[in-house]
Amino acid sequence: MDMEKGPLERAAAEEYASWFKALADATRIQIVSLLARRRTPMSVGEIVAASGVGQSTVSHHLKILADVRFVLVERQGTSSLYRINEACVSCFPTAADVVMGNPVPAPPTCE
Amino acid sequence: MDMEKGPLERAAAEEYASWFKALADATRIQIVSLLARRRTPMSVGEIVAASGVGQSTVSHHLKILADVRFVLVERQGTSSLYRINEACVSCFPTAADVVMGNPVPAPPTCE
DNA sequence: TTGCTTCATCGACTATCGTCGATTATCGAT
DNA sequence: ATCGATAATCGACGATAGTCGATGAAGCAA
Repeated sequence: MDMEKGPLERAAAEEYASWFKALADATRIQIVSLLARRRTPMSVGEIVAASGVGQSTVSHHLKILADVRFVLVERQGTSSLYRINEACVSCFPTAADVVMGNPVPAPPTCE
Repeated sequence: MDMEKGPLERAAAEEYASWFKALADATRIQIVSLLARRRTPMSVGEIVAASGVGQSTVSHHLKILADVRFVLVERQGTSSLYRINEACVSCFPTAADVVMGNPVPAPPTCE
């Protein structure tokens, strides 16, 4: 394998970036930390009430977080219950992973 | 202290986000990993040659990384030598930090 | 069925971001 | 002082992303 020349392959760099992009927004950070505080799943309405942004905006961010498997959804009746994905939290790449050229964790791509 | 109601304070969320934003771009990931591979400082010209994007673009990204203290600069003659900041790499927040509401590391704000 | 509630999706607007080419500033050497 | 090399800054462009209001879709109850 050619790992001597140049930087990371572009593809690997993009995959890494897609991880960090998921947490590169203040609203998403709030949503994630909110879901973590309440250990129990939350409906979209609850998240909207607690986060102070519009319902469509929350839905949008939840979709982004769900695409990366950072949160998990479970439809219950007329409402969607979201909870954070502990497994995804622990496999989230660190800066050291990037710097050491470790293989990129899988979840973001397995959408 | 009020840590029961609502999500993270907006300010803390923004500081967290500013960390992740720094690595939320494939080109910056490449630059960082490139600087880490070569243990020795690199000039902008070398980084340009290895990263395949324009000189002004590289300079722009280096500035972003330097603002967050992720890389350190040292002017030497007519060229600027960049190297990664190991200290900043190790204090880079993890997803677990966000989820557990840990205090945001300092460097990004100390610009 | 008709309503009501909850959420996802759509369309539009704005702001931010990444990229480039060109210009400017700084340093060294002649 | 002038020239050449290196890198930072500027201005502009296109693309992406965050937000909102409005609309649409799915479920439940009457």
